[in-house]
Amino acid sequence: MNDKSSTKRRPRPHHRTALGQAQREKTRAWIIQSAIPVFAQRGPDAPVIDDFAKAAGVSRGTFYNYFQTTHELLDATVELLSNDVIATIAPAVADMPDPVMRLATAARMYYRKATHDPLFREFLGSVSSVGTLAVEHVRGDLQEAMDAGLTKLQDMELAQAIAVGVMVFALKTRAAQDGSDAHGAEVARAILAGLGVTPARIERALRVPLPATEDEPETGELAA
Amino acid sequence: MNDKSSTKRRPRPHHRTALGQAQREKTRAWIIQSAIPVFAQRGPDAPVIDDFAKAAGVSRGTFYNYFQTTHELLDATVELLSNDVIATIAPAVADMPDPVMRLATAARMYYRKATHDPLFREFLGSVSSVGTLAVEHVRGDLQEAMDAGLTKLQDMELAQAIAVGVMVFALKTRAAQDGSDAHGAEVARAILAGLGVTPARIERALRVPLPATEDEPETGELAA
Amino acid sequence: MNDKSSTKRRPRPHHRTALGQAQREKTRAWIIQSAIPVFAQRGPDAPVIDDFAKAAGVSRGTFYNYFQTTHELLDATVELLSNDVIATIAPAVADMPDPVMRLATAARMYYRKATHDPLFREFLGSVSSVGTLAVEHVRGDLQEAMDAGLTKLQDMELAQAIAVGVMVFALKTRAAQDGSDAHGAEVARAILAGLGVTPARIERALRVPLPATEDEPETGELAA
Amino acid sequence: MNDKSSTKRRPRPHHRTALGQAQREKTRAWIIQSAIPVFAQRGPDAPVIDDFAKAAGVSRGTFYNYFQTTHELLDATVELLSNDVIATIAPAVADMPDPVMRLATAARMYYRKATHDPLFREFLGSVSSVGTLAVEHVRGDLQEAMDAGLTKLQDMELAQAIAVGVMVFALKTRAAQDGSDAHGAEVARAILAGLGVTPARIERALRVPLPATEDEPETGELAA
DNA sequence: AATGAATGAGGGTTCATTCAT
DNA sequence: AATGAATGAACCCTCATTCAT
Repeated sequence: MNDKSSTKRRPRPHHRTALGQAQREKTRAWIIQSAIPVFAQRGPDAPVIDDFAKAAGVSRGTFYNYFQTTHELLDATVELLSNDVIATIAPAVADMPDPVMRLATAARMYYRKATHDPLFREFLGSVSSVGTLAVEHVRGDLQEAMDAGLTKLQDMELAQAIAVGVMVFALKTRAAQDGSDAHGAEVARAILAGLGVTPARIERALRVPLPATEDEPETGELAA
Repeated sequence: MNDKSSTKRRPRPHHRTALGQAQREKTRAWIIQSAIPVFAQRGPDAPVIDDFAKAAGVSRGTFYNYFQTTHELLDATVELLSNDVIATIAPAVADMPDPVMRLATAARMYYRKATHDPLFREFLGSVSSVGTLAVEHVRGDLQEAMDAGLTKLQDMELAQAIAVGVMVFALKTRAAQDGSDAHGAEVARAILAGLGVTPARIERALRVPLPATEDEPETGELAA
Repeated sequence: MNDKSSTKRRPRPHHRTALGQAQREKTRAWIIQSAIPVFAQRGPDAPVIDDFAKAAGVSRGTFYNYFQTTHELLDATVELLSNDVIATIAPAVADMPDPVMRLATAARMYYRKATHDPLFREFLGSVSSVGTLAVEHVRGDLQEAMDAGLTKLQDMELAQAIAVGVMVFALKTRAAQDGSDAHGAEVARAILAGLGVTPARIERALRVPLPATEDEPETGELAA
Repeated sequence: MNDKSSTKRRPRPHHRTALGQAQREKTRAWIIQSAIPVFAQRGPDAPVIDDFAKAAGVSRGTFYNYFQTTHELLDATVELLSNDVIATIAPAVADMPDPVMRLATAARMYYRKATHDPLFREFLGSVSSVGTLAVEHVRGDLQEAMDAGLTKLQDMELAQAIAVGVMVFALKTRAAQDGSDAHGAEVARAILAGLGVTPARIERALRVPLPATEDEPETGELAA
């Protein structure tokens, strides 16, 4: 069918076997997983239901048993990826006392994940809403930083716009193709500077070492 | 807001009449003009050829005489709007000696136009590529500022990402609905801070008064 | 909206438009004509759009240029046939002074047409609504007969139910397969008797000779 | 047929519980009963298997254990209702010596049932075949009346057409909405007159009092 | 028996594209 | 040039039917 092997570490899993005894949840999850590369490569609007059905190896009728429209599937996919990335980042920064440090580290980790995981990066490239969703999760840190007077900016909405805007467009630059941690730090620096954090505090926050990359791909369930 | 020609919005009476030569150019321009509100309201992908033909009051066949696809029309429309906005801004900043000042003023004017002209704002909301195109025109200023050591940031691509990213997403905030000049200044401040311009220089650049708004909207005949 | 005075500014329908509309009418009429045997043979609900498109030798897209649903086409077809049959009957009875005579003759002519024209009979068999529509046109005669005390029955709705009900179901009997004028007279007799017209008056009304049948079938354009 | 059990209308709690044998028969009967309102409200063609399965509270697979198509179910439902109505009428007229009297009373009772039982009336409205089936059961009476010279009409098929046709269309009139016995008598009169029964005999036949209505609706548990 | 997930053929609908006038 | 009727491929969606549990 379509074996581009960009995503597959092994030949198409004969999921029908697994589905033999699996129930609704598994099929649903499988359709979503299979949709990620489709959205990544073709964008949020271009693919049609048949594309997703083929990608998941199910019939069109089955697709309709789970999603009414491709947009519904997109939402589910964005949610999955958001949860995925948040699950990676949130614990790593949870213990940091300084909200600026949390923001800086979260931004760098997000950048690293977005640049290292080809699927995730492509997906972000076409469906920027993931960023919007993810930024909601740093709202608390932004608020705390503002309240503590660590930012010059006091407008929460604008603060979020800066975070999302810089990150989304930075991920489209050529430098993000091979995404070094150094470039990720530059992006984080730009965001914090845009918020009006003092240079000294920014540099301190960027000195925190990133946790080691896990070896397994972050969108890992795909391989399962 | 719009003085003459409320008739121009009516597709029928119009443009196909007594023209001698340059008929072709006029029809083409008319189709583009008529397309702006369509793109603004329905986004870049949803409208179909018939929508544009109806909006312009021409037949589908005529549409094909000028554009092969809706995407081609979109490009032409973006180009028109970009030229329009640039034509407004460029002369106003041309004489400023300080590149940071030029950038600050350009950003504020862009923001003002984007928030004051409903059509333009809506259009931007659905077709963000206008921003990408417009930022090309400040590349010179960015380069000059970098070369002069006025920015901490030295990465041109990232600099453009900051400018576009912050502006695009800032225009989506609620505060941009009624777009005060004060908020526009905040957006400009965030961009410059993100580039690593010193606060003192930023404030000096923002002190420049904006040229008075022209009474007629720049996208002219199109205002609803 | 329309001021004739503006002379040439009027986009007077492109000469192609006028011709196009003539063409439109022809295609529409052709689709309806082609639909009659389809409805006749397969009933009002079974045929799908493709059946009608094929029958008319046009594409599905063309079908949609004229009708949104098969039901819309059914309505148009019923209307055409109703007008057709009414156009045959109405003038033939117009001059009769006695409403009972008009009713009797109309019923016999309707029966004759329904049984002689194979297409029309089949159509009636599957789409009984033609009868309902046709009976509207004898409402005046029914009313007049009632007012003159020529019927025992005084309930207009019930009177129409009798006329339609007896005719529709009588046309389904085996005797209607070869539809003699004698049987048609029996049907008319049953209707009038059901209305409570006296036997003597019924017999007198049935003595009127029917106009000669035209040799060509009335739904004839089909053959063209 | 109907005991207490208002619970039967709820699909879930129901019928699949403590049954020993005859389970099959009960499930089948239940599916038919549940189908009546579905046919009544949506007509004979529109509902799909899932509608009937849902109405009966069983799975689609179970439906297939009893009926292959919705049409099969329709037939079974029509048969049930026919038997039901016949079971009510037949005994009430069995002892009458005069066939005309039997016909008149049967027609009036049928009319009464059709107008009093909302479900039955709705069902008749969409599925007129019930009438056709029911009229088979008066064929004997019609024959007897003809043989005895009590009707002018001698054509059995036409006689049945009159009976069915008048009844079916009369039940669609506005007067049938609230169906008085008086209107029922008028319908019966029209039918008999249509058959050519003499007025005197008709009036005598209509003088027979109808048996008192049972308080509970004859289609029992189904009444909405 | 009963269940309901999966299937895929069938039919509905849209719309880019062509073309005769 | 401009027109718009006609086309048909592509897509959407439903639902009868099968089948493993």
